[in-house]
Amino acid sequence: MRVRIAPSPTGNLHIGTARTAVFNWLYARHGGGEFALRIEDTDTERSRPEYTENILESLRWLGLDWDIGPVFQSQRLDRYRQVVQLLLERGQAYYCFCTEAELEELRAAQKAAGKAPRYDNRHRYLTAEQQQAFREQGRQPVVRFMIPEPQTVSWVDLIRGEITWNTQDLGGDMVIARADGQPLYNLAVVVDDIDMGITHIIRGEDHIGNTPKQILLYQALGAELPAFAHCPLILNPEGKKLSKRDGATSVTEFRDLGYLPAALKNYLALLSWSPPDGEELFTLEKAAKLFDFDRVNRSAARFDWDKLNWINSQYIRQLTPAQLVAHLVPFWQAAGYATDQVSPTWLEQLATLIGEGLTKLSDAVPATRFFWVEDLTLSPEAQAQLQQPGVLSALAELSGSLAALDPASSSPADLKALVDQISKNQGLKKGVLMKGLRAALTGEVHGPDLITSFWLLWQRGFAGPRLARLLAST
RNA sequence: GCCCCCAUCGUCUAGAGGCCUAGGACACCUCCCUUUCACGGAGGCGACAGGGGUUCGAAUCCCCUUGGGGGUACCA
Repeated sequence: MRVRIAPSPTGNLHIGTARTAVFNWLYARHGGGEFALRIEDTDTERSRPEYTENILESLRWLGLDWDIGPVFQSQRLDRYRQVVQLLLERGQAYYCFCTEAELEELRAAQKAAGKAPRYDNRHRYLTAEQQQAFREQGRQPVVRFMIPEPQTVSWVDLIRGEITWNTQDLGGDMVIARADGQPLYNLAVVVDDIDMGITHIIRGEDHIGNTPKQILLYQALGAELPAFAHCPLILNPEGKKLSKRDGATSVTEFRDLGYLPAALKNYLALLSWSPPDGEELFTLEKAAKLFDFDRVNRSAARFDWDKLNWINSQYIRQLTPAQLVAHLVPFWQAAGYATDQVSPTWLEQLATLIGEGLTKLSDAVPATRFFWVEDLTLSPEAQAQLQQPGVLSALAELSGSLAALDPASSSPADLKALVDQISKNQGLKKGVLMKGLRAALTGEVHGPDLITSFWLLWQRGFAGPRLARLLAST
């Protein structure tokens, strides 16, 4: 068994293509088959090397390792020409000399008559003389593949069951090669899938309409048909096609937003597929054992950020402190935080402190700003908290006591004891003192565990000065 | 317009004629835990698109309607 994904480098790796890749990967690993990667770069106008780079990078980041390829269609042009020639010789394809303008005119007339636009096969049986006449006019012909009509083409889709197509609805004989010999999608795909020995074609539902055309090509070339599995599409939360406006469409955008590859794969696998045991959190390795098309839905799934976020947060919580730090450092550095000025231990403690509250890695940037940036701006709520009776005098005592302690030989427990002591000394309710302390130290009224935050700030040398500055300004 | 595909809570889904008073997850609401926000725990709200059949019996099978999606290229 051999499967493949065949993205075209006309953009960054799309999340929908990534999901198709996930299904292909799962099916290959499930059945002990091979997973091939092919870059469909026959459209020289729109293909870009940087997109190819992005596709490979995204697949590697996701950990969707391929066994064969990448195969580039741009390097197989001779092979396609050879096949086109063969079809021409066998009389299964022919030259069409129609101009763009003529075809447009044809379509306009059909549309005006309320008919489906289609090529009318007008050059299918041109005589040698007629062809010569067109050539003398300077016309360069494209090659069209003859679509037999009327005829019915059907296949048993692994996901949808039997699908039948009438060849009259295929739009007429299709162009398989441009005048300059450049092959077109349907031809190149079939030639490659045959040459690469692809046994199962797992792709998006948007290719259903291409399938009958491709089946006809397989038959014309005398090749054995592969199995087809057309996966439902991923729609945006409104049920429309996923677009740039939806926040993120490419895998690298999700990476930059702070999603873990394992979490993203897990979520993607869960769209239109569910494991028999109903478990929602799983590795792709485990899913591969369970994966099959009988559990793939036929209907499109909407992309749900809430669910992705939840899955991502679950994965973040499974990380060890050291792993979490490794994932967080790039985000902190990008924000300009000096991660090289603190100890690895301090970083791990910080990561542990905020880890539970993260849904995305990038959340760690705003969540830890006050640990990195010395200047503090008090929120209105924080200012109000500091106005509570007794808070400032308690903080004054705290500031004094803190100066007498040595950070190097203290623990968070010492700070906790200190806060308790001052609460008693000042006759101030602990809750009020804690809230005031949080306001003074972080500038906010909400945040991670206060004693640990206090301790980490103190270790960094931020706590004492912050309290002192606050007291001096009031 | 024409062709194809699809249709269970707001969302992702379980369900392959009786196990369904339709199960789970996310989101939302309430309570508990708690110095705050989260996390965690316990509850709650919430769906078989509509209409015809078939059958003793239908969310499950068939047909129609409606709705949604995809395609209709010298893009892939």
